[in-house]
Amino acid sequence: MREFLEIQKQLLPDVTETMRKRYTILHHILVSGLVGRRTLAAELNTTERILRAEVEFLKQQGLIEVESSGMRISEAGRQLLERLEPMVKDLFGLTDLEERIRRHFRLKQVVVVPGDSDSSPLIKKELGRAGAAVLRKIVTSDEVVAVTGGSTMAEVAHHLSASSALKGCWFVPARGGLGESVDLQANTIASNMAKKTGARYRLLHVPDHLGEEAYQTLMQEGSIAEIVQFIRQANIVIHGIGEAMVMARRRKVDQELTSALREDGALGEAFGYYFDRTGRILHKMPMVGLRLEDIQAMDWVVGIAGGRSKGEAIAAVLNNGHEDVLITDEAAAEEIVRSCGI
Amino acid sequence: MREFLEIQKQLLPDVTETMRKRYTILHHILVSGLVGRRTLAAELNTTERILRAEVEFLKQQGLIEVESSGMRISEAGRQLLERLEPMVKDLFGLTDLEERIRRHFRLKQVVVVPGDSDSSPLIKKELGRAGAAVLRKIVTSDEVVAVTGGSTMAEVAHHLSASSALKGCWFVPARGGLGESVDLQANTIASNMAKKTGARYRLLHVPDHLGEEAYQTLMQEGSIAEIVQFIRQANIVIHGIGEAMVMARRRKVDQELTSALREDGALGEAFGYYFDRTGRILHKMPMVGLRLEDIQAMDWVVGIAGGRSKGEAIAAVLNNGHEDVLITDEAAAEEIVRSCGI
DNA sequence: ATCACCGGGACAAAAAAAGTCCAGCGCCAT
DNA sequence: ATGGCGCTGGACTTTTTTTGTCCCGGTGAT
Repeated sequence: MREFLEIQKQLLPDVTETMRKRYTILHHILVSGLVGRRTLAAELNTTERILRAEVEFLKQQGLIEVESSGMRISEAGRQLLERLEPMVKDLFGLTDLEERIRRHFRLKQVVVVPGDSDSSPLIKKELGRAGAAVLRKIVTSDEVVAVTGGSTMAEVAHHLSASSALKGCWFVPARGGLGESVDLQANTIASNMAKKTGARYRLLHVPDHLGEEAYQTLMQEGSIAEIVQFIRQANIVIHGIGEAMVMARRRKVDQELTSALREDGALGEAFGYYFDRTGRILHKMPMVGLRLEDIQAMDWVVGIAGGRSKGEAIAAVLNNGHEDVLITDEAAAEEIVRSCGI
Repeated sequence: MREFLEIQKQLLPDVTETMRKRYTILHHILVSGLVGRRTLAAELNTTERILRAEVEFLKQQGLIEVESSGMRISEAGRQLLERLEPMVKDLFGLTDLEERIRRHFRLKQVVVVPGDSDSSPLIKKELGRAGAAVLRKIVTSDEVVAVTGGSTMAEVAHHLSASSALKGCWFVPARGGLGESVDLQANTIASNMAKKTGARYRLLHVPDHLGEEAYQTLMQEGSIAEIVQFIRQANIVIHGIGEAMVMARRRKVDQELTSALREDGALGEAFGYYFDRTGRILHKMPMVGLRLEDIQAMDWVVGIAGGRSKGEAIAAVLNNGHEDVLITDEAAAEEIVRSCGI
């Protein structure tokens, strides 16, 4: 059943939305007893005309009865609701999570895929698929798309495919840094995405762990400065989100800083910035590329991460307020809702 | 799962159709390997533009990859088909049955509800719901709708509800005859339908088992002749279908005729006519009302019956060739397909 | 080199959905 | 009894989406 819903969503993505709408209307009519079109439209805050179309449909299906005094649910409608009730959670659970998270953090879009990336690698693949779909949708024409590294981003790359919309754009790494295994570096992922989609790419080869001095020197260097400039044209960034302490360890951050982060309550990490639970920035890694102000100015900041263990980290990053789209999985979404008391 | 599909069909009736269409396209692409838009459109006999919209959708979903040399299935698409395969039967089994029966008997529409009316009274209710929905759809304006008796027709009546389209029409019994229990008589059902929908009705009170002489006398009688004339204006008839021998027994047909019917291989019965497996008429009950030629001339002859035991009876009636719409259940549909070797 | 077939851009025509307004009806409180 | 209110459903316009149609430039087999 669950699996069927998944498949159906791929073949008819807005079926859930429509079912939810009709279910909501029907349910409202049930609890209202007898209710008028305008009243109902106001309650569901939709327009009268749209509701009218729905009502006509429901009447056609014999699920409601409509008299001159208003409309009420029919016996068939009541039975349908009763039979649907146990499935509602499966059906709308995720939509519901999506909507709550979207509202709370004022995002443009939230996608929640079912499952827990921590428990099964299949779910991470599903995250990748969802990420690729979102990317396909938001990229309009020749734009610059900045990406970060990480295993989830690698999955996104894997699920991209040739597409005319994406063909004209550029993939670039959001920030320098070669710390991770080469498959998961931002550079690798940007180039993979470009190869998959037939787009172009530019890379930024800058080592991690630069001292301040070396950093300045590097930025003076023409070719680096030029590409950093190019990267800052990006209007779309799609990035992973990590757990602060896990990332610190993986990046071999020194003992002192690690302790400081821990004490300050660092939870989330994204493109080299560390956030506490309120979204405050605790530390930024010295890396060239996009700065937070560049990111804040963008139209499409897409965060993607899943797994129950990452829930709080994601919430921390979201609380900073620069994100526009979140793609996550059910377990992480539940954790976000729980930890923020949404 | 099965139940969910049922409910979903009520809330989004054309979801199955769309899924089927997309599944078919995807499947065709899979087996074709690399195929062009126009070729594919021809294979699926749809227009190029429509296929194009679908292809664009599938591309958007990342289920196919499209290059300038044609389109092929993507990895995600292949996986989707693989996961969908075991559900296809559930999903399309009924649609498939509907389509096969519709073609074989050249009907306008076939509706198959899942289950077997013989085994559960719920299925008969479902048949009633489907019948009511069909009726709502085909009745346009002030028309005369002729109905017959029977428990299934009673269910149809039960599922009708007030509706502006139906309000202007008349319900009449298709033929006279009071043989059955009063709840299941055509007269009762016509009046119930009228009450449910806010329509008007006229009844025909004529006893069964009329001798030829009495029959002629009755027809001379002004009021009867007038109403029979009225009934013959009907352009829509919705009727049950019975098993010949069961009906003969219920109607207390005399021993001689019963034997004759049995020997001639009577299988189906509808509005007082008995049919053998080829659709030939073996006998007609002497009843006033619609004649077969009236029925043949109508635009909408809707037969409704379910239960595995009725399969052959339904096939017999369909073979006569006067039907336009069939509403049945899964078990009967399977039986029809089996017995006619469709 | 040729040719048949490919995707996709462009645009008009047609159809569907949505916005808007209001007539007519029944109910309810006065 | 009656006036006001909220109801549905019809009518019409505007907007959006879908569909039909044509064609261009590219690709790959021959």
